Amino acid sequence: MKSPKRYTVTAALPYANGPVHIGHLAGCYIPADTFVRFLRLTGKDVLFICGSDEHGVPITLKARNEGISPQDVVDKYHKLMGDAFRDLGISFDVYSRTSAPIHHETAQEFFLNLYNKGEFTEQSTEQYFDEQEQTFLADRYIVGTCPNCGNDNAYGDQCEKCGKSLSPSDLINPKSKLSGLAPVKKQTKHWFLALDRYQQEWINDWMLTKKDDWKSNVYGQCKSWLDQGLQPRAITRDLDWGVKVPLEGEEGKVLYVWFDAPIGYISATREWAEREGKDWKPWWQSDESNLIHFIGKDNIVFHCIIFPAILKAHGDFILPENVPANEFLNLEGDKISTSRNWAVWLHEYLQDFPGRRDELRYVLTSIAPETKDSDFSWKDYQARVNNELADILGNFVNRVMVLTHKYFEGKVPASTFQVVDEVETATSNIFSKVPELIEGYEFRQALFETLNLARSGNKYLADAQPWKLNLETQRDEVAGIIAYSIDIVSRLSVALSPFLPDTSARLRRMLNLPAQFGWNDLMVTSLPVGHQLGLPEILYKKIEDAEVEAQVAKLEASKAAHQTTETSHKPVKDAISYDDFMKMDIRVGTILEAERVPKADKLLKLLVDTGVDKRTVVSGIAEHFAPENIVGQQVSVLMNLEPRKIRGIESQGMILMAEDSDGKLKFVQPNESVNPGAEVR
RNA sequence: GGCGGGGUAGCUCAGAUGGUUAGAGCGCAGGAUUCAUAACCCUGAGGUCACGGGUUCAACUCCCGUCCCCGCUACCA
Repeated sequence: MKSPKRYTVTAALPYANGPVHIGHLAGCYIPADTFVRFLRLTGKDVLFICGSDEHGVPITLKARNEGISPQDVVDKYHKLMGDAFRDLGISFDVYSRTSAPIHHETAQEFFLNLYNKGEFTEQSTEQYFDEQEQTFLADRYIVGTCPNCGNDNAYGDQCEKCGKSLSPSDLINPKSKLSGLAPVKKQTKHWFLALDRYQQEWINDWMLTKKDDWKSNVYGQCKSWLDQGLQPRAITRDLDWGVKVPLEGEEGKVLYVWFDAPIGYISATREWAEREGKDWKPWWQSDESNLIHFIGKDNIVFHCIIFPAILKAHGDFILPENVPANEFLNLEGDKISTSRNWAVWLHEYLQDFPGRRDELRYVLTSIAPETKDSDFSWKDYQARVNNELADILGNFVNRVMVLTHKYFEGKVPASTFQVVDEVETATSNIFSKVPELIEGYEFRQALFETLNLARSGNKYLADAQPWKLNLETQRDEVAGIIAYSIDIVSRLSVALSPFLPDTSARLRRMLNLPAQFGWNDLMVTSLPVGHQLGLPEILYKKIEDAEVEAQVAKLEASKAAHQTTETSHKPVKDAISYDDFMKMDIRVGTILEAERVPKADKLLKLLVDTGVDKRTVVSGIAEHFAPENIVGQQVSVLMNLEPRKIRGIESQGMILMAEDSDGKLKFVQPNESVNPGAEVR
């Protein structure tokens, strides 16, 4: 591995519409922080960059819902997130935000640079337009019925209920979120980045050079995109919240978030440089710098393909050396979800467990989803803290401190030089393996190797049994054991510092060492004879059953609360006239035939006897009903819905379904058999 | 459905280019010990390596098929 002159390390910009949770931490921020702390410890030049991602439609929507400005929303979460990161001790050199003026400036410069080079193509496309508000509607501003689950409040880009990604034209009965009226399609102009051209020119070749370097999940995902062929992507939107397109006569257009956000890394660097009186350019424009993006797996293509394409199109910038993306962390067996409030929020953890930052770091590093999704449970948290951190590490340190005070008044005793195989092996393993593991982003294993030193220390004490020796006649021997044990503690203070900074600091305090050691002191450090140690302190309190039970109860409560608010919350739709109602022609029909639509998971093709005719209806119910079980059932059919082709089959109507709170679909059918064609009113 | 990642002891995970009785930590059982946060140390019991085929002298490791989990993507009137 080549050794670059400096490292530019970024952690994914968290989106400013909710607080930070443990999934974010395990996926991105703790690994990045550990990486950076290690590099600093080994004397490397590092810049650690992050900030809030504050543009995009979800934020404008949230603002509208809460009756405040988008700026108010991002101010709130920018502070909440920034404070929480700081309180956990994530050691960003700069935590900026994309609403900062310097970011608007940087992003606009980027746009103009590419624009002037002719990198963009202009295209007109059709998009939904709200005629009353005289504005184009971003995907998030369009709501309608989710074709997947029937949720009436699905957004144009995604249904929050079933999690399905959508495009606005997928929605049934789309409505503008602004006026409540049905939007119309209208032409609008946007600028596109020629990803298809770049792919041929250099992305394919460049990606090949990363094949062995990048994690398999990352490379695989990119490869899959490239194999399908990249398409030009619009980099602008019709919206008034964001970075304005810096061209005359193009009011009402902003840079699309995925163009604007990653440039935020660069803006943040500039902000840092201005503050510190330094030059930002070497960090981004020197071949001697390594650019590393820490992200979660949902962000892979943006950081591995699209952002590099932007950087390359500009021409002055280096491309990422690596993009170590983690998989996802689950919570108590369920997916973490901000909207469902199924999460352990960082700011709440810090409140509920004051002074226990390293405990969270330890657990989240130990279970980090480095190769596959993993699960956080409070029971596991308790077990790891108590059985590993407290029993192995904390107890070892305590033993050494207590013994030293008991036998030598807390002073480092004079002793002959000692070497014990197990301890030296553990130490040299740390010295040789941990750098490699960390450079390879294997933090779990690196932490394990580090903790092995404490394990070896416990074994050493058990074997040496200084407490069995006679302090008068065997004083030198006891002194040797104690002095050596103190060495182990001081080595731990160095080796643990990238992972558990608080623990490292407390060890230094107990050892009475004001200065921070460097990585190389790991092998040679020995405290001078007569050096006075500080007082023993308990490193980690055991986590009590009651504490984790309270956390679990909190989660259960939030789950229950969410379920009731969800069922009671569904807003009643606006009043309609009787005439409007009577426009719908609903009749009872009998299912005559049912078969799966090939190559579609959710679709059934039904032939329904509606009394007046036998018609084909395609319905997205395949996950709820087996075709053979529904033939003969009576169902309600919306007869006069305009026909639509789905998967090449014309669907003539819609089967009405009732959706239970658990998402299961049931037919709306008469409680006794009626003649096909019976009208429903 | 397509693509990507993954399915290894109760739990969390290791297992380059196929090769002796498949490993670690935690948990569990038994023992030893008391300096220590009922801690530490030793020993042990636990796995048909998702399932079914195939290639090979030999497969957890390669090939084909099936099932399950996660992500991206398509479908949803």
